[in-house]
Amino acid sequence: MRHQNRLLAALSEADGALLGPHLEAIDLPLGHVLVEPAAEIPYAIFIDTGLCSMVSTLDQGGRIEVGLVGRDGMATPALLLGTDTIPYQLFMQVAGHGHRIAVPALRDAVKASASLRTLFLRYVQTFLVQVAQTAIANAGAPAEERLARWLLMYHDRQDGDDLSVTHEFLSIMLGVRRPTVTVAIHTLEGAGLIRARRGRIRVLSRARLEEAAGQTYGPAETEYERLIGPLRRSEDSPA
Amino acid sequence: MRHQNRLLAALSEADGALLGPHLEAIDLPLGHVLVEPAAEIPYAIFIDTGLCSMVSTLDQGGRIEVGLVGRDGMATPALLLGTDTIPYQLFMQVAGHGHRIAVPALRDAVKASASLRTLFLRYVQTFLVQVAQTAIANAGAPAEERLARWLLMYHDRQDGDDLSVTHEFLSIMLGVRRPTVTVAIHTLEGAGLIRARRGRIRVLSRARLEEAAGQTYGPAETEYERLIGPLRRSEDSPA
DNA sequence: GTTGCTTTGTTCGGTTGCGGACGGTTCCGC
DNA sequence: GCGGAACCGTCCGCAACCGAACAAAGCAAC
Repeated sequence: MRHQNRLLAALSEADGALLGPHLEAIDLPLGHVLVEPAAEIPYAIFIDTGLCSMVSTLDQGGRIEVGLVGRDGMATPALLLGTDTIPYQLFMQVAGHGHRIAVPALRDAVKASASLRTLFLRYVQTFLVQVAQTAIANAGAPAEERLARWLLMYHDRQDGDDLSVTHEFLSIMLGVRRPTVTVAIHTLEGAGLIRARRGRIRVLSRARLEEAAGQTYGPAETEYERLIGPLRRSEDSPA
Repeated sequence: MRHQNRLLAALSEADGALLGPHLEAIDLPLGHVLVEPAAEIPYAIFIDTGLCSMVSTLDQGGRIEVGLVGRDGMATPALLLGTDTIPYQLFMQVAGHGHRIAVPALRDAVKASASLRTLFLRYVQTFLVQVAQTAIANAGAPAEERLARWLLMYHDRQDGDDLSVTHEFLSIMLGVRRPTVTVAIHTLEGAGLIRARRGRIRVLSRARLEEAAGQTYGPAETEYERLIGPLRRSEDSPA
C-alpha cells in the first residue's frame, strides 16, 4: 500500500525498506499531545490523516500556533536537527492516524541514507518557510487574511472540501478573539468563498480563497512542491 | 586566530581544517544584499561582526523581518536544507565583516563530516525557534515587548552596549509605524532600561529588558546555549 | 420533545496602532 | 558658521481588535 503521508510516499524503495520495519501504525485522537515543551521526544510521527499544531503555551494560559503538520510531513522536524526536545507543544487538532518510529531508529536510518536525509531536510526547509509565513501573517495582516490562510493550509492537508473547525478553535489558532473570527467568516462566506455551518466550513473556491489570503499564503506551499512534490492529492475545487 | 563567528569558533580542529581553506574574508557594508528572493545563492556567509536580517518583501513595498543572523550563525541556514534559493531577502542591517564559502565546498564539507553536519543542523534548529518566536511576538505582543526583544537580539550579537539603530529602521523590523517605535522607546527609557540618543541606543540593563520582552525573548537563546554554546561573549551588563 | 450543552451571533466601551502630516533638533559637509 | 539632510517628537482622525458579556440557535441524550 502506498503511504498517505507525503514524505513516506516520496521515499525511494531502498529508503522505504530502511524505515518500513520500524514504522508502527497509531491512532491520533483529537487533543492527543504528541510533544510537551522541554520533554524528551521518544517518537517521530508521520501523520496520514488529521492535523497537528505546534503551539507556544503562554504563561497567561493562552496558546499561539506557530506551525501546522499534516500528511505533508512529520512531527517534529526538530528531531532531524539534532535535538530531542523543543520549547513548544504539539497536539492533534483534527483526529486522524499515522505512523511512528522510535527516534534512535530514525537517526540510524537518516545516518545511513543520504537520500533520506536530503528528503527530510527539505521538509524542514518547507516547515521553516511555513513558520516564517506565520510570522509574516501575524505581523499586521488582518484577521480575514489570516483566516483564509489557515483554511487553505487545512484544506491542503486533507481530502475533500469540508473542514471541521469551530470559531472558538480558529480564534486560538489565529490568536484573535472569537467574535473576530465570526465576523471574518461572515465576510468570506458573504463573498461566496466558503460556506459555514455549525462546526464545519466548506471550501467553495480555493482560487478565490488564495486571493483573499494575499501574500500570507503561497511561499511555503510553493517551496513544498518545488522540493518535495504535490501537496494536495485531488484537483482544485472549481472557482 | 579564534573566529569571532560562534559557529566557526565551535568547530573541532578537524572540521576547522575542512572548512578553513575555502573561507574567504569579506566586507559586509550596510545595506549589502546577501540573498535576493528566488535567486540562486552562491555563497554561505559566516558573519563575524554586523547584523543581517531575513525579510519578506511585500508587494506594497514594505518589508517584514522574520529572522536575524549575526556572529551566532550563518546566512542562510536554508543552504543546509537542500535548497539554493529562498523566498526571502537577506541584507546587512548593521555593517560588519565575515567569511564566505562557496556552496559546493560547504556541501562537500558537510557531507564529509558528520560532526560538522550536526553542529550546523543544530544551528538551523535555533534559527527555526527564533523564527517561531518572531511569529509569537508578532501575534499580539505590544510594540514595547517586541522592541525589547529586538534590542536584546541585537545586543546578543555584538560587543558592548551601544546599538546603532534609528526609529525608522526599528519600525520596519518590528512591522509597526515609526511613531509607535518612538513611544515605545520613551517608555523603556523612562523605566531606565535603555538610553536613547540620535541613531543610537545604549542598553542599561539587560536583565530588566528581558523582563520587558516577556515571553517573546528567551526560548531561541536558551536553545542556542543548550545546543551550541554561549551566545554573548562578555558578561551581562549590571542591572 | 424536553433538557442541557456547545456553538454561533451580537453588542458595548475602550485601547492600540495606523496613515498621514508637521515642526523641531541634531549632525554633517562645506 | 551655514545649509541641508537625516532623525526624532508630536498631533490628528480613523479602523481594527480587545475584553466581557449576553442571547439565540443547533445538536444530543434521554
